[in-house]
Amino acid sequence: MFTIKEVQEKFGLPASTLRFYEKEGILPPIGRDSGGRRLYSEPELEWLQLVVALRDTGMTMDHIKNYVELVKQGDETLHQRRQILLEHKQDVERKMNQTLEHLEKINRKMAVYDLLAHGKKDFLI
Amino acid sequence: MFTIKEVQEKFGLPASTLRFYEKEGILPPIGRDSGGRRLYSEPELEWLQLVVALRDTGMTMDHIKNYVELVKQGDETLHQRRQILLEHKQDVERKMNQTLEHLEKINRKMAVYDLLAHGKKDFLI
DNA sequence: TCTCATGTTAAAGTTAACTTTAACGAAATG
DNA sequence: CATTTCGTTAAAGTTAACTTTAACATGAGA
Repeated sequence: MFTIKEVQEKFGLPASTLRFYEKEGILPPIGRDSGGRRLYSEPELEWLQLVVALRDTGMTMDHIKNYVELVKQGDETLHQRRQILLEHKQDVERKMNQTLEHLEKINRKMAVYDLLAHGKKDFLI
Repeated sequence: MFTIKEVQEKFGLPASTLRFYEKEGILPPIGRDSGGRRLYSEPELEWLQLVVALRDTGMTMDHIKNYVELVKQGDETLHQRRQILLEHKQDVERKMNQTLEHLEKINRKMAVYDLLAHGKKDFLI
């Protein structure tokens, strides 16, 4: 069991964000201690890990919320959930390829700068 | 020379965004025809291409603007500009590695769904 | 027992990056 | 010549994803 501060440190997410996610239904309702303070347990941290993976790969919070709704509906939605993950994965892969092309563009620009730095202005095509 | 509509189609960027970028100084002031309408020429499109590459790889508009300021200052800032591109590139590469790790997480989740789908619940560790 | 760190909530505020609107001008088309 | 179509500006509006604030509660240490 972990306090909100511990989870904040483990995940590098501000406590305010953790509360926000719970309020929005992106995390399940977290258990509390006698004083009403949140205590996170393992399955909730597992869950948070997947949320972070989806978020950091560009899934919107709205879509994550939709996915969470399916999780709440139980095993009948397994196939649908797999499909969502698959499509998101393909999406991420497309974006990564785009990024690689953009990096090429940036590399070429750097190469131009290198040529200019060595006073080779005249040899540019 | 290209009208704003042509650039919009070439780049998939709304005309409003092109005007916005110019207003913000992210694009240089674009030439106009007799009627005051924008006419984009090759170097401006080249420039737009780099802006899009930087933006789509996660550079903020503020940082792009800073970079543009350096370009405007001429060749004395060549080294600084190269450095900015280099650091950005390294940043993008770090993020791509993070993304690959996140994809692994998503893959593992999909594998779990596959096991569950085939009723192999009992064989999960 | 005092006080200080840590937690709680609901509600309001912030920020980036556009997008929309309103009011208008120019130009191509039937 | 009338009417769409395409363009212009400045200013206001939008959206996502938090973050901050205010007002209060709890529990540990001096």
